[in-house]
Amino acid sequence: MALLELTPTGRVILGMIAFGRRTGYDIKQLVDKSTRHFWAASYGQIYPELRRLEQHGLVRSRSEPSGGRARTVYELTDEGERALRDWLTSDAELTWEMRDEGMLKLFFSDYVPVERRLELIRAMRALQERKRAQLCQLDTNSPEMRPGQRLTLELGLGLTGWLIDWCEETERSLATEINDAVKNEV
Amino acid sequence: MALLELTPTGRVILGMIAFGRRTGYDIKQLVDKSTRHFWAASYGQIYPELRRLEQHGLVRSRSEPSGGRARTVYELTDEGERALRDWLTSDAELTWEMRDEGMLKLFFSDYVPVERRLELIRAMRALQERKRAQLCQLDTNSPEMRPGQRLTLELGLGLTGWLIDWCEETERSLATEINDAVKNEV
DNA sequence: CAGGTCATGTAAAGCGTTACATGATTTT
DNA sequence: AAAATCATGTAACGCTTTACATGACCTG
Repeated sequence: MALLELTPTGRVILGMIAFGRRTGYDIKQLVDKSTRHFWAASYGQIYPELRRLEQHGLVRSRSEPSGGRARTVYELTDEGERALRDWLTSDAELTWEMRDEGMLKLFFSDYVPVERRLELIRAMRALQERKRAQLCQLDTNSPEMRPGQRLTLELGLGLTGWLIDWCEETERSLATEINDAVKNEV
Repeated sequence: MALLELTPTGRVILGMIAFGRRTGYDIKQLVDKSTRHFWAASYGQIYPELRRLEQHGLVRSRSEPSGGRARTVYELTDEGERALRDWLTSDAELTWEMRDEGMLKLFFSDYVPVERRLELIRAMRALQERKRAQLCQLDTNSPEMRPGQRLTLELGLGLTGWLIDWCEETERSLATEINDAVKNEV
């Protein structure tokens, strides 16, 4: 019984339909609302991947139009449940990727005047503040939030919080630095 | 004067050759040593992109074999310098992406027994500890490290440190939770 | 009846890694 | 003499986004 290696988008899809039957549209909404800050997915991936998962027998579809509007609802098969559980409990190396343009600019920031570095860090902070605001809209105390989900939200909030603090601190020390440099010139 | 929008890999290449002439090989080594934790690049991207940047006049190449070994060294042109500076000082929205498989598993972890959640968080911590160990090998006090570069290293170390602390705390509270549950069963 | 949401999908383009191939030079 | 490092490259494959297209239903 050769197990199908789940693709990145396959993982989030299986997880999202594990707790209830979903349409492709539902999945996209759920991802955008809950996992987007650490695991995104687009329609261009979701719809083809759903068909692929069905071909491999991990999900089952049923056509359930609402009125004259086409609607295909997906749910896990036994094999899909097994694949999900296998992935969740496997101890394979976890992937972890980050791409942070702010940090890259910071890395090269000696190439431009110091004032620009300060502006950059302010922009980095602004970005994280927007992210935090998005996360804050999800109510941690909502009863329908599962404990695992709640933990990722708390982790996300803590992380952006830490980043914002770091930016603030660095902004302060850069501001002093720039100030002192001006004084020395006088 | 239509400005060439820098591709992701183009950005890191221009930055890396801004402080000195480099071969494609050099660039890859530098990236792996310094920016990899927030901005990676592979040979499969670097070599084609170098040629593309040259076609657009942002870099200039010179063949400088060392012995019988082919070697092509790249440097910035005036236009490349301008493009780099424009990017570094532009106030366009910063891209920020993260893909964290540990968090995704955590999100769905209510689908498997609680003990698995604890194991998962231990694995997440182990990953961050490996990352931290890599970062620690770069000496923050090294004199040839530029201030901008030093800031990204400090940020990276702080971030992994915070994540490790969060994991430790969560491991403790999960362990207690599991313990209490066992007692209640008795 | 206009604008928003529900719902499905595709095509093209871009981004990126992996795996492989080649060979010289340097270090052990 | 072997192993590591320097150096260049490509082909295949996979992932992802963006932009577009379509149309029904619902709400004010």
